[in-house]
Amino acid sequence: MITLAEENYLKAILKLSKNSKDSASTNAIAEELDTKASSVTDMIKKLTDKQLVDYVPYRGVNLSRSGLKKAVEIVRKHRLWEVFLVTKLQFKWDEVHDVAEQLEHIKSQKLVDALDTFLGYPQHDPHGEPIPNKDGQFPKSFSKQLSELEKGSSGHVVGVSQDNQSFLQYLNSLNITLGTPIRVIQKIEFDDSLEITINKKSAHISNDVAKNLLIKQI
Amino acid sequence: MITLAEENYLKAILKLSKNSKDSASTNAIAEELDTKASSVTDMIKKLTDKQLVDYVPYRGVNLSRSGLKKAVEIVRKHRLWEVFLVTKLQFKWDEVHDVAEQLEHIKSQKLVDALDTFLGYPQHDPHGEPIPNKDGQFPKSFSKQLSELEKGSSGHVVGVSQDNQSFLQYLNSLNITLGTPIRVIQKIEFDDSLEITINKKSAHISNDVAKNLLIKQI
DNA sequence: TTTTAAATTTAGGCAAATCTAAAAATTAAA
DNA sequence: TTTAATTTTTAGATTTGCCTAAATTTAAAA
Repeated sequence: MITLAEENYLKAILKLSKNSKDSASTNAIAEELDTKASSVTDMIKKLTDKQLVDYVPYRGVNLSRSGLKKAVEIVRKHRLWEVFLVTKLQFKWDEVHDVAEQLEHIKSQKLVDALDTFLGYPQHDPHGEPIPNKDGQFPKSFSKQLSELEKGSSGHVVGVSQDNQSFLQYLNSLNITLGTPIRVIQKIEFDDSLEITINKKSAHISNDVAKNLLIKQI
Repeated sequence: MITLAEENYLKAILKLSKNSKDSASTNAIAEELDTKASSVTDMIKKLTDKQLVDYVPYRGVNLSRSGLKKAVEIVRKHRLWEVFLVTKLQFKWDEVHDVAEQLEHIKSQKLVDALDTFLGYPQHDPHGEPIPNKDGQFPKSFSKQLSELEKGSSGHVVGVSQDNQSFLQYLNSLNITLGTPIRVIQKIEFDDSLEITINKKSAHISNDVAKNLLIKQI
């Protein structure tokens, strides 16, 4: 049986390997999970014993086939619960993270399937993030990071790639939500920040923010 | 913060004190939680330190005011989730227990309140058990244990006071479900078993079963 | 009322998941 | 290419929740 702590490690490793392609480093995992590097080393050994990750000391870890499957299942559950909270229980998109973080660990295949059906097989969560299906396949996405758009191009927001409360509340304060039209006015080379228009009104955002905004171009 | 294990102990103590009125014994708790008496003693000390129970060594435990409040909250969550599973996700009444056992530990007041609203403030779970409201009040019940009915009297099933799968499946095999009309034909003194009719068809059931069937008399 | 049986607690240990501090390996800098 | 800085791992502890075995207390029986 896989423990709650193990599930959280798998999820963190998945997230990190999506960002950077190569192995997740001990420090990066520790950072992600707000714990100490030594704790990470301990846990990685346990995950290695269970064949959920491949590990070379000092070189980082990668999810194994079965580890990836587990991690994707957790992401699936997390995002389905988020849809439930927003569409059925009227939560706001910046209120769902902590609760979904708990719900994602409920173990019952029947529950996940029934929830998926109940929600009408959604393909994206309330932040626009793709929801893998029963077989672990992610729906194809046509979005780009806002930071990748060229000067002058425009589109609208279809998602965010981070769901922490402070980021979402910052977006709220900028009047950015799913569907908001955005145009890139100027790219500042110095710090990679952007001059953009949000619903025709101009604003300046950092590269950090632009990286986490998913845009579908027009 | 109260841990998962602590929550399970509080729930067990509440259940035991409903059955027997006086303090829950160490052995009874161990039995209920399928653990050892020595483990129970350990945990009781922790609960005592947190002032969730009152404990006199060798004399058993009682829930404190705050312990009772916590325990009732857990019962509330358990039963609300059961309603959700049956009415929204099409689970059968004998399939909900294990999942609800996990869901009851999700911590979010907002979630419980929103779920309650979403479900329409149900007063009973799929087994007919009362659901305490936000303030911890249980709805008034007019049911009796089938074992308490007199010879010749009749009514219909409004609940069961145990939700383990084998009991519920036995009821299914007897064609007993919520609403089923029942009449007491004969009470056997020897073992307190009963001759009854279920939907006009006669059957014989043990006292153990009769105690856990809640009947509203006609 | 003494003896026996049953229930409960204590003592000592173990596994999971974490930590701090120190050692070892790797990477970057001089 | 040595040295310094950083990253990672090891060693040794701690806490939680559980265990077995032994001691103690309470209840039941003779």
